[in-house]
Amino acid sequence: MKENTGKTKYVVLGMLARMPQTGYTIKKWIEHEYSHFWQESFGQIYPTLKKLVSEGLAVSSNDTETGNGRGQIVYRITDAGRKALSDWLREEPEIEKLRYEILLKVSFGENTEPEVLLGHLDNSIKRNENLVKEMNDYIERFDQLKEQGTDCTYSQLTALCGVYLYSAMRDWAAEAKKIISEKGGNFK
Amino acid sequence: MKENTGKTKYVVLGMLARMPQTGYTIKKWIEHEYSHFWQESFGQIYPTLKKLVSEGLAVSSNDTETGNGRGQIVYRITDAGRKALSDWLREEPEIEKLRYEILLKVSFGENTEPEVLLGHLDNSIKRNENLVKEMNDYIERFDQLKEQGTDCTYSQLTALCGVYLYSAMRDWAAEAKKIISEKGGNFK
DNA sequence: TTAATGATATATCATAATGATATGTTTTGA
DNA sequence: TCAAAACATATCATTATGATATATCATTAA
Repeated sequence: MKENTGKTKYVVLGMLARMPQTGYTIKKWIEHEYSHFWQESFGQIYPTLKKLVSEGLAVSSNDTETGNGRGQIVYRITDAGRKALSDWLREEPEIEKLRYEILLKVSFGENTEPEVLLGHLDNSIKRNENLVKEMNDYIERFDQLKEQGTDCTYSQLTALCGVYLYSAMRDWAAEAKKIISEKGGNFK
Repeated sequence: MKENTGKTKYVVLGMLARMPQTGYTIKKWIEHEYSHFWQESFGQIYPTLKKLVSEGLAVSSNDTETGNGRGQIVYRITDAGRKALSDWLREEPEIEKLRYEILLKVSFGENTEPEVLLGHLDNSIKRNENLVKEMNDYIERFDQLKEQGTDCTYSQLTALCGVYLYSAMRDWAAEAKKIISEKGGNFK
């Protein structure tokens, strides 16, 4: 009764739907454009590509065809692959399982000094503030592309989600600092 | 040059710092009180407990001592365990790696109909709205406990983070729906 | 009384995912 | 020209998940 894990397959299909490419470029794309909400490792991508070919969802064209002497393997999505991707997109997304180490540390707060938590929260505020800026830069760049006729609404929406989530995290950290500091009077 | 993964060890130590308990109750605690920002499986917890004992960070007291005939093994944190937990709490939390399937699906939006995404976003709004309510209930309950003299500021702070993050996700989904709907005119 | 059910409890395994490392080629730029 | 960076694939140990197996104890309804 195996469960519905193993999204790597669909992530890779989604990448191949954009354009035919190698495992290496898929990894780079995910690293540069998706890292804020998804990550994949080579150790998953390469076996997955082979599996996609064996399932008829992608085809591989090797060296001799590409004329590139670097041993690269270019993968291309098939119609069956597009169908599989489309079917998966219709499925209700699974509830995300988050692992926020900072929340773990806050919840274990009684085992350390308040100052330790305040330090972590300070760093969190700074980092999230920078991330909000980064996300806003992305949005602006997408606006420019839009003016030039390239539609990238969907990518822009993911950056917008980043603005919302990172702002929320920044604001929470600031609020948490306040609450811990005020509580501070009770310590000693 | 192995990296700093393997937080299970510290999560388990954090649980044992509260009170001596079995692997089973540790799992239940995490499931009920931490599931919004952390999760652990039996497959990790039981081997970790054994490892903690072998490292002198916990001790196990078995059946004969507890007088409970159920074969349960109660673990207790040692001073060295408290030290290890405290040292870990001081370390800067790692940058969290999130996997938001809904963002993946939005970013692959060109491979399906806008209605599919609107449906997913609708469900996300509802679910996050419910989660915000749930988190606010937690906060209220903690307030009541506080009035009764039990300090649970740190647990309450993690629930507050839930309010911030789930509200942000709900608001983003609503905004995304609007943007996709407006864009709708361009399709076909 | 007893049978079923659900909670307690530990253990293990296949699968998934990560992060590191090994190996080699091509491109770039000082 | 030669070193470093980028391109490219592959594999492995470790970490994590989710499922399943096994068994006991507590509750409750027939």
